[in-house]
Amino acid sequence: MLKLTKRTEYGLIALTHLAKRQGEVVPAREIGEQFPVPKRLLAEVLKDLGHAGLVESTRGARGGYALTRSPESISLAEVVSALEGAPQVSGCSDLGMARRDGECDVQDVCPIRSPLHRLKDRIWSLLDSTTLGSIAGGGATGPLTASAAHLDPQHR
Amino acid sequence: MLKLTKRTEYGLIALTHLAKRQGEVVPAREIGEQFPVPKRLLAEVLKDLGHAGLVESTRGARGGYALTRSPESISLAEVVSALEGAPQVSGCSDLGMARRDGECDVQDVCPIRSPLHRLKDRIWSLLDSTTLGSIAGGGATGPLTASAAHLDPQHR
DNA sequence: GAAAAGCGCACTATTCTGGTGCGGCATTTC
DNA sequence: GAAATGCCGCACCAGAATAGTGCGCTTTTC
Repeated sequence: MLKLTKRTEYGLIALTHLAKRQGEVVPAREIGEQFPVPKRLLAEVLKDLGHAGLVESTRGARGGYALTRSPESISLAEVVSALEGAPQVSGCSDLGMARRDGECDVQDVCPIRSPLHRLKDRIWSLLDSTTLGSIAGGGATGPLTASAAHLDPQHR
Repeated sequence: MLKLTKRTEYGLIALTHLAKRQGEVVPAREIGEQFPVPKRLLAEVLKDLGHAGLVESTRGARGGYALTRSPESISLAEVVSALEGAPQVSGCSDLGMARRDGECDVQDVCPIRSPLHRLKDRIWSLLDSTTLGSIAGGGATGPLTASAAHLDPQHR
């Protein structure tokens, strides 16, 4: 339901923390102490971020993690992609991608594939234009300052 | 992971179908026949849409469903909201809302709440500006530009 | 070599989603 | 008024995804 996973949340928390300490190598433990995040899970997330090349890990007693790039050059899209895999707004996969049989139940006559695909791109580019720097800095989430949502989101 | 549920997909399929038959009362069975959608689930979805006031249900032998408004005045945000509940980009609930204890693990010092909240608004407003009309028409996902092409021409 | 820190694999639990069954009610047609 | 058609509501099941944990191994510093 259009929601980021905990993994991504934790990842962002970690990344913002790292962003504030650019150049330094900070151990996962420190992050785990500052924020009430399951340390074990945090390690898992950090590992994935390392695997995606967003952070660099140093082993050993003085080891820890550090950003590989500047916060401004790291997009939310990259983080999400690293932690959750590529986003899919609908069950239908991307048009250009190979598709296993039956992946999209309404494949042949699906009247909403194309529009949803386009929507996905929109959301994706939104994530893509949101940098870690803007999140860590507490500034605007992106280029344009968002207009508030009209509807008041309330639970069912 | 930023993905719409099947419920929403089915709902959109149904709504686009209804959009093509404005004014008419079309039974759920017909939709279920046209698209390989579990009829039972479709009924469930239609019920929710009716409950949300997006469609009007007529009971009886000649019963069925019909849109209550023009496709252009129905936003994707409404549909998603009706079918999945309000979107939450992060686990942290909205700033203004009452919060149950422990709902957000990193509540007090969470460095990403505000930015993510802003991001949620952005995505939400994107959904809000996407009308059923634009989806049903096969045109752009955005507010306007309702070009004619019905179904997506290229497949697999 | 002990302590600190990351790495890797596997495993459990909880929640969400997709999907179904059945009985009941309302309305129209014949 | 009975039958057919169609919606309504509740409960239920199964599979997948998410959240979280255990444990042992390797690497580096001191």
